[in-house]
Amino acid sequence: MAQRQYQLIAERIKRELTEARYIPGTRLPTERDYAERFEVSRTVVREAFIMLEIEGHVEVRKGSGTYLLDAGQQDDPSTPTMSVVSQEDIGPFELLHARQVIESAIAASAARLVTRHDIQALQELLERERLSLAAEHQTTAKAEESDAADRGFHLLIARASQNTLLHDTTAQLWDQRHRSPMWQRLHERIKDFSYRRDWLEDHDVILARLKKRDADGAHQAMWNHLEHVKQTLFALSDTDDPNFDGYLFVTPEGSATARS
Amino acid sequence: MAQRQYQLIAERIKRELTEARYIPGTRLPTERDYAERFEVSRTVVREAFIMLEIEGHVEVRKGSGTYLLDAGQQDDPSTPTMSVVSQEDIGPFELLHARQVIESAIAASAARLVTRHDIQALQELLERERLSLAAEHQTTAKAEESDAADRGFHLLIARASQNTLLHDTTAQLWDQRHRSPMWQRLHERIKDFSYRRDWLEDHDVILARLKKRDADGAHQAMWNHLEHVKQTLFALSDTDDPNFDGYLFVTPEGSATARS
DNA sequence: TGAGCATAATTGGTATGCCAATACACCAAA
DNA sequence: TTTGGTGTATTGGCATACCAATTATGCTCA
Repeated sequence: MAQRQYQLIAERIKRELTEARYIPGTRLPTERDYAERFEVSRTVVREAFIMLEIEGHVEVRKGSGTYLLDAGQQDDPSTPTMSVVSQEDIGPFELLHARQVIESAIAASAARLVTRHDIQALQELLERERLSLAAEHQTTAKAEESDAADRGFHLLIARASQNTLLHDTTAQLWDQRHRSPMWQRLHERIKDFSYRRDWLEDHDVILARLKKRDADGAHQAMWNHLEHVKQTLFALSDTDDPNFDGYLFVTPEGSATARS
Repeated sequence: MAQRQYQLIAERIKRELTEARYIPGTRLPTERDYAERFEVSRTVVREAFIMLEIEGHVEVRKGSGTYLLDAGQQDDPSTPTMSVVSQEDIGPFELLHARQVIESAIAASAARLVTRHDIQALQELLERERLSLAAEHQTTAKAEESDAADRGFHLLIARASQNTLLHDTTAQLWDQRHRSPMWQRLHERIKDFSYRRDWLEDHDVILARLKKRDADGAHQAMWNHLEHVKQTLFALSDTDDPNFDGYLFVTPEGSATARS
């Protein structure tokens, strides 16, 4: 089946946006301009912009114009602009470092703003996690449950910052893992739950800092926790793997640890 | 911003497809049927079906009809969802606070890893920005150029952290502004370029800290810069506006300033 | 009675005109 | 000089008409 006309026009517009290197935020030529240039009706151009709008490339404002949100460099239509998604494979160590920078800052912010309700939710989650790890028989379902609890913990920390965007950013960074084939290969090798028990201790330390409203301490504890995760993954990695991302696997001088 | 009419119609169609339990492969009612039922024009229905087509729900065949591919139940992450275009309005102050938390942490990380090339790119950008602000006649195009330079500056800082995800997160937070009608109303009131000259001084301070590889200083400088932006917007805000987001317009005790 | 063909009806695709929201320029008053 | 009001132009939104592809129907002939 021939491609829809609006799809052809949308592709041409996208290509032009990339080539002309429009700066996000600028107003694009009008629908009438494109209709004249491409020698089609405004209807076709409108339908093309519906597509670009849904894909997250543009924002359309009645009476004002059409504004570029990004330059259409991402070609994956599945990518909402808000999502932390890169086409390239982000190595697990690079991802962990980003989380170190961002989530430790969020933990500091959370330490200042945490509520009693937040503390209670965190305590309950850690208790469930503790009981789960104490169970004798470890199964795949248990591993997934543990992973979900881990995610829940980090999101509760972010929620304690009382900021929707910090929460969303944390969620996206967390979910970014599932897009990394390398991370998934590493993750499958974590079968020894002793690692998870160590991380639970890290979670306890983070919670203690939040209870004390100790911003620097929470920052430090979250950084250390993710450093432990990094070290675990490094220990499990095949550093001879050509796809090994080796991203900052040596913590740079001046890290949070050195800041204390 | 009110939701687009085609989005409302698309939602209604999707809901109907789910409730009526259409079997994939069957032909749906015609565009004219929906137009009559929803009392809108065929144009709106067509635009709604463009959306459903892009989302992968239907297939449209000229002269034949519209056929269901699935019943809109899928949560396939590869499929963009309504959330892309009906994002709740994040207040500009909440957004700025999130940026304070994240971008100051990124600035600290950048101070440790910044390269000579990063420094040079930042210096060149600030020089162009300085020349632009020195120009006599300030126009809308100049404002857009200044805004693009501002964005570029923040992205170069993030790039200096040598981490793709930190860079992407910064870009997304920046671009998030364009989704906030409230932010845009505030931003339009910034016609006095004296604010922008103040902010250029803040940028100079940040760059100085990066040059010294002063992580704490860079953190502090970025925090202060965004605090200045927050204060400017607050001064320009109509606090009697019922949509005023008032998010943390009083910086909480224990902010970065207090951390020094 | 069935196949083939012509025509009409139905359906989606596109073009055009008008409406409504926004932007901008200009002018008058303070 | 600044600010507010007004009128005009510009822009997207929507409705309607017409075009093109497909399907359905009726008629004719073998």
